[in-house]
Amino acid sequence: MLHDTAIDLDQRPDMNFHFPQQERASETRSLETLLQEWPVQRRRIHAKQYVFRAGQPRQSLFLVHAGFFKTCMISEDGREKITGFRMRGDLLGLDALDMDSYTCDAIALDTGEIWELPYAQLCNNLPEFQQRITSILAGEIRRDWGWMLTVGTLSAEQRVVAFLLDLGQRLEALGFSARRLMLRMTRAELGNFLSLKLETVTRALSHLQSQGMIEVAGREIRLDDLTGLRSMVYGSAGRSCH
Amino acid sequence: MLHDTAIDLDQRPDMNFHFPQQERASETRSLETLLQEWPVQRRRIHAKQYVFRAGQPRQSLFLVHAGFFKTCMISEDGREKITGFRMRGDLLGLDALDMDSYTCDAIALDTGEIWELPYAQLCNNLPEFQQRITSILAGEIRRDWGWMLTVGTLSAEQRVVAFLLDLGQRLEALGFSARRLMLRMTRAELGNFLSLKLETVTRALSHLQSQGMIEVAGREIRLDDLTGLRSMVYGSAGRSCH
DNA sequence: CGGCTAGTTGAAGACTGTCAAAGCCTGTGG
DNA sequence: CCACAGGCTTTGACAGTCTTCAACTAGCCG
Repeated sequence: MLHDTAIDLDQRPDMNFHFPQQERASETRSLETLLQEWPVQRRRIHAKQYVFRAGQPRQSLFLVHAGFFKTCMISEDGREKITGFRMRGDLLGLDALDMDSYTCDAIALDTGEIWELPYAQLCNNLPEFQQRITSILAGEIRRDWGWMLTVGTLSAEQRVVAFLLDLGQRLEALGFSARRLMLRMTRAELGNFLSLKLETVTRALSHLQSQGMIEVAGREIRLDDLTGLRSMVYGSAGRSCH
Repeated sequence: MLHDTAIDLDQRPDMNFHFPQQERASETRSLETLLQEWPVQRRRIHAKQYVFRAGQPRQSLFLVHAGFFKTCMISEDGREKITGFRMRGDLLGLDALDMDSYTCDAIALDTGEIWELPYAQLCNNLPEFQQRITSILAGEIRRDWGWMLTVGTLSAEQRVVAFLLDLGQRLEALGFSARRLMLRMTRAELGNFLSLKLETVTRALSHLQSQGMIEVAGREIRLDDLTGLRSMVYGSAGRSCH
C-alpha cells in the first residue's frame, strides 16, 4: 500500500506531523489546539457508515481526525451529488450550522475517527471559535467555487488531473507524499464528484498512464510527471470549453 | 418591461415589501434591521462597473440594496466562471471574509445600489452580527451545492428550467412576480453559470417556447406552465445523466 | 466455487459544442 | 431622422466529447 490515512490509528496516536504554511492547515491546528482543553467526544467510524444523514436533527459539528469521508446531497428525485471528500482536519456538517437538521449525508469511505464538537457550547465559551468557523466557511465557499470552475471549464481528462493534483496537495499538507495517492473512493464516486461517468474516469486514468504521466494500479496512483500534469490544467492547453 | 429590480430607486425610496417566510428573506430583514442604527455607506453602481476585483485589498462586505450583480472567478489561464447572480439582500465578498484581498470579481449587470458594511466593526459591536454571517455563509454553501447538483446531473434544458424557476422564486421573495422574469444577464453569462454554451441556452429557451411552457422575448421571459416546468426538473423526466 | 462488487475496454449513439451566417436592438453620429 | 457600428441573439450544419450499453476481467468473501 502506498500510504494510509486511516488505519492504525492507535499505532500512531498523535499524527501531528509538520503542518505546512497552508491556510487550511493552520486553521486546523488552531482548531485542534483550541479543542485540547475541551472534552470532545471521539467516535470511531467504519467504511460505509454514516456520520449523519440529511434530515436528521443536527446536534454537532464533526471534525475529521482520521479516515476519509464523502459528503453528498440527494435530490428528491434521487439524483446524487458528492459535494466533497473530507479528510483529517476537515469539518462535517458546516452546511447546516444554521439549520436544525443536517442537509447532506456524511459517509465514511474507510475506517476513521471523528471528534464531535458541541458547536453552541464552543461558540459561547471560546471567543475565537466563531471567528474560526467563519474563516472555515469562507474557505469552503472558495473551494466549492474552485471546483465549479474546474468542472465547468475543463475537459474530462483535465478534471481528473486537477483532482489528482488537489488530492496530492492535500495529502502533502497532512505529511504524506503528494505523488503516491491511495484513492479511497470508487471510480463512480470520483466521477460523480467531477460530473463524469465512471467509464470516463477510467479512460482518463488509462490514457494518462499510457502517456507516462501517472501509474495506475487500481486505487493506487502514482504521479510521475507532476510538471506535465500541472501544465495540463494550468497551462493554456486543453479544449477551450468556455 | 415586465419588471424592474434596479431603476427608479428614488421613486421607490423604501422597497421594504412583504418578506415571505423564506430563510434568506428573514435573514435579510434582520440584516437590514440591524443596520438601521449604523451609518452604512451607500454606493451607486452602474452596469458593467466592478464593486471589487479579485486581488484588491478587502475592506468591507457589501449588501446589495438594488440592482443585479454577478460574482465570478477567473483562473490564471483565463478560464472564467460565474459563481452566482446576486440581488437585493445578497452579500458580496463573503468568500473573502478571512482574507485580506478579495478572491472574486463582483460586477454590476445594471444600475444598482450597494451598502458598504464595515465587517470588523459590526462584528465587535453587534453580537448578533457574526452569528448572522455564519448563517448566511452556511446558506451560501448549501446554495452552491444545490447548483453543483443541478449542473452535474441535469441536461442542458433542465438546467435552464431550474435556473428560471430559481430566479422566479427569488424574485417572488422580493415581492415581484415569479412568472415574469427580466433577465439581467446575457445568454453567455447564463450559459457560463450553468456550464453551457450560449447557443445551447438559446436553443433550450427556443425549445421550451415551442412547447408552450415559456414565452421568450429577448431577455423578458414569461413562465406559462409552472407545473410543467417543475416536473421537468423535479419529476423523473429527463435523461438519466448520473 | 459462485456470487458480488469494482474496474477495464470497445463500439455506437446522443447531447452539446463549434463554426458560421444572419437578424435584431441600441446608441451614436452624421 | 436615418445610417451604421457593435453587441447580443437566433438558427443551422457539422463535429466531437462524453455517455450509454455491453462484455469481460479481477479481486473478495461467504
